Amino acid sequence: MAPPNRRAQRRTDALTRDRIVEAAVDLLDEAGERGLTFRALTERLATGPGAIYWHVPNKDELLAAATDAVIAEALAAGPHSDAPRSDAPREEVRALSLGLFAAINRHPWLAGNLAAQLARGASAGVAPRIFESLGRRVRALGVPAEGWFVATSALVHYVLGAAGQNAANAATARSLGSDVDRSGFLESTAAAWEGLDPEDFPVVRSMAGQLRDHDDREQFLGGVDLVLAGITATYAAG
Amino acid sequence: MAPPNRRAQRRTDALTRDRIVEAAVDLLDEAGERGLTFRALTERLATGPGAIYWHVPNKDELLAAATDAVIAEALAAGPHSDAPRSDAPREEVRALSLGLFAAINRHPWLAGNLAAQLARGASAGVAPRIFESLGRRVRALGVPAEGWFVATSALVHYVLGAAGQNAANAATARSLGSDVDRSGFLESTAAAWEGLDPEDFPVVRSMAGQLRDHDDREQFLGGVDLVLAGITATYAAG
DNA sequence: ACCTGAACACCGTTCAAGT
DNA sequence: ACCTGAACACCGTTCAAGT
Repeated sequence: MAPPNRRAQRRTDALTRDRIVEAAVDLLDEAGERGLTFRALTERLATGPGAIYWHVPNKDELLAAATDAVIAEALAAGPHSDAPRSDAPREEVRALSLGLFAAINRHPWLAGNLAAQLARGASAGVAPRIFESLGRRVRALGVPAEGWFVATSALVHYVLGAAGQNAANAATARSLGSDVDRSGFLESTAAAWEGLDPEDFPVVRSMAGQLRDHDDREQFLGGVDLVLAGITATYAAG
Repeated sequence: MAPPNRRAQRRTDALTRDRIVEAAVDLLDEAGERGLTFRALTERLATGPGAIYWHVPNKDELLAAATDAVIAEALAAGPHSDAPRSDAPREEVRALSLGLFAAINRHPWLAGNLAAQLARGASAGVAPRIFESLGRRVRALGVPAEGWFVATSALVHYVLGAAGQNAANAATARSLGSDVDRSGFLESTAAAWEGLDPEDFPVVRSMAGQLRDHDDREQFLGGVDLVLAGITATYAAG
């Protein structure tokens, strides 16, 4: 019996760059970075490789466009970026950070590529929007202008580092097979930490319990709060 | 005229897993993740693919081994991990962080893979060593045991996020061609930030000057200090 | 036990040809 | 202007065969 191949019927709507990017995001979500191939894309879009190359210059650009689309969406879902309420910048930083965290967890393939994409599009792409959203709250926190760049960068780097690590953990747990889910992955890692040599790893061993029991979002927000506390202690009176 | 191919002469020493990993690191350093292929590896080691597969199960494992080797080296170069001087945990955190930062900058291919490798080898690999080295200093800072995991994680995530972004920036600058070096990359990014719409990006525009003038290491350490200040403010008296 | 190298099933990308 | 699909130069991995 031949595979169903439900998408192979003739395409009715025209091929556009947006439709290609959308299909790329779907493939990435379903099967990770390995899942995005021009063959899979042509099959899903019922077309040939040449048609895709008409709209998109190459695979790197396609990956960049997919990253851009998904991050832009996450930022748009955050608090209204043009009118921060000056009484709650801390809450807004938490909300924005959590939005990025959630987006990276929804699209784990972002983890390995976000840094590269931010570097590539540092001028025109998504980086200025992230820096602007968080930078405004840093300003509202009372940080003087000389500190904006350091404080905002620290926030961005923490958020991307933590979210990236989280997504990588999730991807690893998933790749270990369907018998090992997220909590099973945490459990087995915690058990391994507890089994380390007490001479060499006293601190890691005593962190194992917290690793096992922690909630990802809570842990992530705890780190955001730590960075915020550092910003306040360093730059502002209270 | 045939290409020189200076490495193609007969191999004198035996093939070992270590030599393969070493060659893999060299290829990654020279040409990035795209530079690591089994063909390049067989040519450089004067052997066939089957020989490599005898020592290494597949490319993913080879990449993991290369990451492990390079991070282990960076950690070993840090302050002696078994006897932290309790009077200077702050300085030791800075030194350890800077060691990781430098390693990732020396080997930019780490940027895209470190999160995945940490997740993979969370039990046996390099993650426990990073958490142990930084965790001991967090303990020495006076943080109570309940805070060790959150504080250490925040530090690790900031360090990996910042170093990863920095390496990605460097890789992008390099890939833009030999006419654009690191400072040229910063300059053109700063200029682009200054050219953004003043209505939409007031804060980013005013950060452009600091972006142009900043020193990477200083900026990185400034972030480390911010996180440390947050840890102190949250968990310790002073 | 360790290595060889041809072969397989892929992959991104190009391009002459069609409409 | 937009699309087709065969073809090209790769890639990771396998495996019968050698030593």
